[in-house]
Amino acid sequence: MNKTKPKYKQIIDAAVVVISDNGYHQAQVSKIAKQAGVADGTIYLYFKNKEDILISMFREKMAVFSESVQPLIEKETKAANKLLKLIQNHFSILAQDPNLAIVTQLELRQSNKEIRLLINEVLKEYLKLVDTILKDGMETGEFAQDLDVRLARQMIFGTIDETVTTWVMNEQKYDLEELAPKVHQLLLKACQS
Amino acid sequence: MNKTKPKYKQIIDAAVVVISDNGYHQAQVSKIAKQAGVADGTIYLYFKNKEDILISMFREKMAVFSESVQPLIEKETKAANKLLKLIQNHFSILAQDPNLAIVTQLELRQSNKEIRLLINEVLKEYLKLVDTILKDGMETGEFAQDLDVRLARQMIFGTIDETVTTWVMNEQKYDLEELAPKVHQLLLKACQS
Amino acid sequence: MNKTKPKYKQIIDAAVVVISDNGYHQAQVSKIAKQAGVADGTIYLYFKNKEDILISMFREKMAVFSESVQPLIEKETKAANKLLKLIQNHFSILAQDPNLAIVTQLELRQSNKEIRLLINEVLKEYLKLVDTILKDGMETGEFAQDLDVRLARQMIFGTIDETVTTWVMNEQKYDLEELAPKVHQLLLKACQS
Amino acid sequence: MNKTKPKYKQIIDAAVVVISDNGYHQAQVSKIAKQAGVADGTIYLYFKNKEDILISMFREKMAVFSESVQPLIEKETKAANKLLKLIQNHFSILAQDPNLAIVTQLELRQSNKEIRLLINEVLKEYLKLVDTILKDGMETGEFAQDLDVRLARQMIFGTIDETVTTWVMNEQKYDLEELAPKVHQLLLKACQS
DNA sequence: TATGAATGAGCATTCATTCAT
DNA sequence: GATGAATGAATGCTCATTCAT
Repeated sequence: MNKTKPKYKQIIDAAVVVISDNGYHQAQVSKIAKQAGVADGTIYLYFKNKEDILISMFREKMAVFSESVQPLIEKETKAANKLLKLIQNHFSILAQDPNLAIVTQLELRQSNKEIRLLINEVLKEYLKLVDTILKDGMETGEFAQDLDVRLARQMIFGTIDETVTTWVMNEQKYDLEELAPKVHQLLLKACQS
Repeated sequence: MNKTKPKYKQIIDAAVVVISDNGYHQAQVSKIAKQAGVADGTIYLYFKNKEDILISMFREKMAVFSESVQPLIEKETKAANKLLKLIQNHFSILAQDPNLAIVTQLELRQSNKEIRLLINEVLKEYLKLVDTILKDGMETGEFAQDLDVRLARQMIFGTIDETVTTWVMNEQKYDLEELAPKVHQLLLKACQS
Repeated sequence: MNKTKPKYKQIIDAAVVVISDNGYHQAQVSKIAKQAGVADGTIYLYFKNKEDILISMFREKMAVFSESVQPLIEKETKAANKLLKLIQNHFSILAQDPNLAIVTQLELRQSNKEIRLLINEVLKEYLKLVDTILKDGMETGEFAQDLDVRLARQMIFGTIDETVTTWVMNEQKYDLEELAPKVHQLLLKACQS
Repeated sequence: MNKTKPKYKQIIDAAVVVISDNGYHQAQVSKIAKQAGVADGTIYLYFKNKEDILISMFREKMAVFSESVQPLIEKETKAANKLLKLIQNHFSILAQDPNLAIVTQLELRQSNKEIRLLINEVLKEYLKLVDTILKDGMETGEFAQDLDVRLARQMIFGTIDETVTTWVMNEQKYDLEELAPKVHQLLLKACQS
């Protein structure tokens, strides 16, 4: 329990740990409170309800993906390199936080449709980044002129997501980050003209 | 209720309808029993527990994917065409059964980790088909010699899955089947040498 | 636990005992179930929710008041005697069931406004009987021609209710039934011309 | 918020408004504090607990009934007129303060048995006034010599209370004060010899 | 085989009260 | 005196599963 952290941060971090350790359906509010070192009632001073904890958690963590990759992308001029950075960054964040990986790839998907729809809203910001890279590449001629951006985005995100999920399901026993160049190469070939 | 159908088939079909209509978390055993036209207790003469209904349902339906695509693939000689047939078949089955699409892409994913791990076991059979196509293509020189089969398979399945999920989330309001050629083209480029 | 009684009767009787013994706010569903000799869940096979138990209880018990007094009233020709019978019957039922008296006069009044409004609906049937007696008396000339039926009814019910409540609050330590003639005499004088 | 008022008065008035507006069960201490313009904790500098607020509120308001009716009664020589003044005063106070009427007739009755027993203690002072009027009337020969004072008092209070409650339940949509003479006439006839 | 009444474990949330500042 | 953030006990209801018939 880190007393210097604001409570809402403490609670979100506690939720990641508890969900990762116990699974989505065994992550009771009281467990999260205990892990966060606060009383059950305190949770409700910072979150509207349990659902709100999950959405907030996803929002906070997803922001990390977007915010950390943004400067990396800006440094690159070639769309191909931007795409590589995005993949590397995505794999890197999850590889460095095994609990988060479990939560996002396995546990949070058990939430009900309403939560998942809200999560998708949060995701959209990240997917816009992918779209930007694709459009950049098409403008510079790196990527095929007739590329269907929506389909290509679905391919890129679907591939990244499937790769990470498989890795998590295999108990993270191989190195995810070193797959990045190969995944990148595959996706790049699909996009190039 | 078709009296000629064996009860376990009746129950599985009832489960698809009930889950699709009510959502995973509102698909109580009693609802499934009612829809199947049997008593609650009867369910337990054919299935070990509720989980068993879901796994069996997935196994039955997944078998349709594998069995229907098998002859189509055998007719084709080129790996590229085999891949096209697989994508077309996949999209076609789901486009023709909106309930099934909702259940496999949205509802069943809310099941707990244990069920999803079992579902993944069932999926493996289907993924082996993809592997076969990839290896065929590599042998004939259609596909890159250094293709990482596991990654390519994750890309192919991830892309197909993401495409279908997006289509279901958009309430199936555009034509999924006509996306097949474009998705095929993207994936093909990624695999080709 | 009387196995011959239908369960819903068992549960209602259990509710009267539990509320009387523990008070309205300490009458948990689990206590009622235990007292009725059934599982918690069984309650919900017979009642929609806790509120429904209370309303049903009141309806059942109020029906006893109306149904038991009806034949007594019909036997009498004079309105004055009808009124006496109603008061005697009212006091008699409550005097013979101390638990019921506590529940109706003290505990059930702690229920929320919604329940109390529903209870009032049930009461209306009983109050109609009072109105009938009053109108009878006015027709036969026993009662004043200018009697305001609504006010007279409020006086009669208000007096009966206050008398019973005071008796319950004094822990039922004097004889309620022997007050009937005196209460009757008071109310009669107010109604007579 | 009137800064000149002592805080405990502020809090009691806030309680009346909050209970009237939100209902007994939605009248949280924090809402009362907010309405009174003080912090939650401040409540506990002036009241032992929430129950104490309610009792104090009832005591304060009940005192108004007794104190306002006392001089009116003293002016009258005839017991009949004293009774009329008491009824008129009772109706008048509640008709002029709709919030108070709601709180005393509907909301406060949802409080638990303990609170209601304490409230009854407070009421006794007021009921003694009724007793005094009755005894006066008996001494002067206005009222029947064999009048049972306790029963007559219960009739008077029961009738007044039921009349007001019915009026509040009917959303105060008719004129309560103009009912006073008729209620008076009814009760008078019951008491007269 | 088939039934369906009965079971009972499990959990998010509220709110009166406290106490360090 | 005044504050308000933090506390933590307490409970109605659902639904997968059983088992006597």
